[in-house]
Amino acid sequence: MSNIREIAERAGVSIATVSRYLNGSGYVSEKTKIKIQKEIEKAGYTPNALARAIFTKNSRTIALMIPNITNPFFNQMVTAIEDYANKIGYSLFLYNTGDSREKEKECLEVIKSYRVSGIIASRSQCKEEYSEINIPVVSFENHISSSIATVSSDNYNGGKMAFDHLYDRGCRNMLHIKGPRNFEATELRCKGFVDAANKKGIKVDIVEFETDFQVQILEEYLKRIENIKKYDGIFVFNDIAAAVVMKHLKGIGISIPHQVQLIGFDDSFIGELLYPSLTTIRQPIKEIGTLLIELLIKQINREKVEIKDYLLETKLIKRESTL
Amino acid sequence: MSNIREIAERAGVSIATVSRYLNGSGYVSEKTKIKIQKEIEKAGYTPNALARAIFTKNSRTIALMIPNITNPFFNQMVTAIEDYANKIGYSLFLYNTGDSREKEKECLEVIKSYRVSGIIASRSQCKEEYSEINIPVVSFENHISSSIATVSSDNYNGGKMAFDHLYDRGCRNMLHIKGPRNFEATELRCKGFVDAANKKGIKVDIVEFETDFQVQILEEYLKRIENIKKYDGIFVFNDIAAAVVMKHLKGIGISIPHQVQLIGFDDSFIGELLYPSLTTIRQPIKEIGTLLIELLIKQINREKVEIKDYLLETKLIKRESTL
DNA sequence: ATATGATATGTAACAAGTTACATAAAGATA
DNA sequence: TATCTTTATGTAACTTGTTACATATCATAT
Repeated sequence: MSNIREIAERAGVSIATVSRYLNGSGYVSEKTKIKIQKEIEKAGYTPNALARAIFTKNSRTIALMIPNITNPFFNQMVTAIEDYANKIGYSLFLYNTGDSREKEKECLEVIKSYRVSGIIASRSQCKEEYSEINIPVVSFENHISSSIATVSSDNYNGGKMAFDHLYDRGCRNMLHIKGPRNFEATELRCKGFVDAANKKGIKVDIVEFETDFQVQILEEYLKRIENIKKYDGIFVFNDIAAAVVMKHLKGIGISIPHQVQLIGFDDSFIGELLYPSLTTIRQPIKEIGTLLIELLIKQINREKVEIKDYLLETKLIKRESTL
Repeated sequence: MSNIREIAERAGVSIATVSRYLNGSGYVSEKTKIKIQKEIEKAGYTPNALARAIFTKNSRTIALMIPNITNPFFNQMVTAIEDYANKIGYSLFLYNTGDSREKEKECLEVIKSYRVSGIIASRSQCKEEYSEINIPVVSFENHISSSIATVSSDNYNGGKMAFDHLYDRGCRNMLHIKGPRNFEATELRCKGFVDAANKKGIKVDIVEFETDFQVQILEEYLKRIENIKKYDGIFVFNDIAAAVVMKHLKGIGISIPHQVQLIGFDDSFIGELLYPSLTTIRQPIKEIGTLLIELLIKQINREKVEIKDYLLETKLIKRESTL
């Protein structure tokens, strides 16, 4: 790959002039512009963004850390972020942390070395590791520190809505299948559900799953639940797990929603494709992704950003798995 | 962020010594190593990978272009590639092309500027655009040029297996719902299906869809199919579309597999969660991802790689949507 | 005592770009 | 015509790291 010196030499100008032409900064005469452009095309030259980044101290890259792209929720988030980044000329580094603190730490080291302009963390398991970084960071769901903004949807209210919906449809003997402990969202969904139940003087059962998305493991957990038939309403922490629950219930001859009503969380595309289709709590995924990157870009551009919890509204989507 | 000069000064050595320490190259005394390490920790210094990349001409980054991460097939591919890349210390740039030639071209420009070590293209719509690039490239599904290796699963045989399976289960009046035209895989799946039908002297109908994954648009297309009830077997180009077909059929009171048998393609996780679960043609996604990056890394390391079609075996997964 | 090899470190050139500053020419204004 | 402003270009220093080469020290072998 040729470099700016080569182009300058061939065009018979200095590298400063070529640089000015490339950046549209300073003065370059029309004649010179044409000469330079010709040589650039002849050589198939593309400016080296790495060299540029070293000097300008802005690589125009964003590191996106997610637990697992395979999760429909996260891949929709990635899509929204990629889309936005692309439009404003930023590139995305993708890192799968697999919900592992160790892996997240390792990623962070690599991310630092690439001098990314900003970091989007999601469901972060690290805290102090971020304190030494002087790169703008925004976080999805889990809180990192008091100097990092957190975006999430209103999980607490989501849990509350799930309970109220099931209650309104006549359920009095409910189960909540709770997600893994290290997700803050999990706790809030559960708390919202339980608080709403208490308000009505109803006792609900809670079972905790330690995986969020691996179908086979979810199935294993399900088998351990004793006498699942006794419940008339089940609120599951995400749609994939809800789909697995649905399949399990069908497998033991339980009809949904007549015997058991089922409600998921996220509003993944899968909910619509299930039979019966799944009532769920919608998270505004696209808005979450967009807000995350907007907040990040503002910080990168040194605009003022309020460091706080950004809570986006959840919404109940009524489908066929509830009456 | 501090730099190597600062560390060198603080540790009272030259930058060359610090560089040697960081790279584990050349001699550095134990005493000096300790001094340097102390200063690195004190300053929270991480070497600048961009500067390193300029000199070594290897950024240890890979650009991954995919049509759409939202597609479960592609996100599993990304997972396999990310996993491998991570293990060998490479970082991934992610670009969503949205199956648009224009967007792919734009991405390519950005990718070139970042001097990535290699490119993984998938379902590429470009040809000559790659000829000027002197960066290793591997392609998934669509062919780019005679100098670029292509990895895909055996779509032709997949189509053939789909027909044979439906035929063996008694179907004689079959429909193939074909994917978008610009996917080479689409044509091969169709051809395999049709060729197998011809061999048995059976005529099959073909309907072409122009989207692969947007549920609402898929539903629109479905509504246009006249008298879908007359078929006793439907082979759909992917599992998501098959799920939509299944839902549509259920909606108009058709029982699967008794009235219509259904077979998908890919073996997405969704197939297992449907009711009835979906018979499908499995693509070895993980193997595809791994082979793609293995071939790429070999080329990056200037090892010999055969430039040819790498065809991975497809496999029929029998579930409940066929008899 | 001298030569040889291993260890340790520094200097300076290199990779690719950006930009402050200097300079020069052309055009505009007094 | 003299001066000022605008336009156009170049020089050189700067961003961060790597490495070839030079040099120095020390231990061992002859």
